[in-house]
Amino acid sequence: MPDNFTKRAGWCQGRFKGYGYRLTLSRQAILAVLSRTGEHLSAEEIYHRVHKIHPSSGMSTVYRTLELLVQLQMVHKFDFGDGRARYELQRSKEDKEDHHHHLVCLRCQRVINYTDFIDDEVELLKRTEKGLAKKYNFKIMKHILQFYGLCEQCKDRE
Amino acid sequence: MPDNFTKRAGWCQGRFKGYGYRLTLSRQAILAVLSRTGEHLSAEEIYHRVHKIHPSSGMSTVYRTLELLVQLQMVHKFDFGDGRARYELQRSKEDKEDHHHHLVCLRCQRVINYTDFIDDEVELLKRTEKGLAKKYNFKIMKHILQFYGLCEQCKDRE
DNA sequence: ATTGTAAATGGGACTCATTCTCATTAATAA
DNA sequence: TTATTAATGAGAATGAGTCCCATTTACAAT
Repeated sequence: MPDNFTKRAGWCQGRFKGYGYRLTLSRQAILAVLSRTGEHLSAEEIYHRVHKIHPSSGMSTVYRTLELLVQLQMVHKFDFGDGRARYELQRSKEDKEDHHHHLVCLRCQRVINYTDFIDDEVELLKRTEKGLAKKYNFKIMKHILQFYGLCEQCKDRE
Repeated sequence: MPDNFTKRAGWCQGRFKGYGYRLTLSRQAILAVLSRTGEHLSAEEIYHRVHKIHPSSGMSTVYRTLELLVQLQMVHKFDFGDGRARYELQRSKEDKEDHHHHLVCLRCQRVINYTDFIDDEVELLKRTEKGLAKKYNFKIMKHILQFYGLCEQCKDRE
């Protein structure tokens, strides 16, 4: 029985080919790295991990592939304010468990995924989106909700 | 009778000096530019406008002053995903009118400030902050809530 | 008003994430 | 197996933001 991340990687690969893109070794490696982590990796971190699997992959390919995956909505790109983008694989849409928002430590950059209050949040956000879409004649495609502060370890220091 | 932006600039200057910082010509120019606009200017745009008032001001000073103002919580720094920071003067805390969130067009980068639904949003966010702070022992200092999509003009094009 | 002095400046060099270019390679269909 | 064209890798280029340091300036004390 395949484990979760293998399944996930397989799903990604299928989806990727379904769009007519070639499934190269570099792309497989990038998908593998993203599938097997729960962290919010930067392009550079992804590059390093990919490099271990497939040493000939270059940075450009990592950036290009990530951009493509973001376009295909298979990956989310975040900015947590530290000057580099972070990437996270989109788990399946149906998986309610997976929908989360972020809590970011301004000092140590740690990011916590939280799912508490998500239902209330999502409900309000949907309502707001609907209202805004109507009032401003805007087609709303995504939202960002993040909380920033000091984590347990950092808030007592200094 | 001074107009609104003159009052605002005066208030800023007073506040600035109150913190013990020197009120240089460059800083006055930067505050003037920020006071008299409702836009979300980038550092470069601010630099250009400052240059008209006080041509000898340099980019470094603009960046340094903006950073200082952000620290003093007199200016908010935003990232709307176009690779450059945007700055907005904090209007007085008491002015409820002023509290707004953003609606960002992914194509033309236009940013709309909206105040609709703000009360509901703020209430939910406060509740969520309290819950998160307790559960994760986090000291929450700020949040970001932004909606992204296509504006009236852009959504029908292409 | 004049002066002393520490804060602030300007401008250019620098950093570093990301994008671009282009000759080469490799995935896929035929 | 081969043709074709997407994709690649290496390194150059870009561009926002930061740093450095000799010079200037705000402002308190005189």
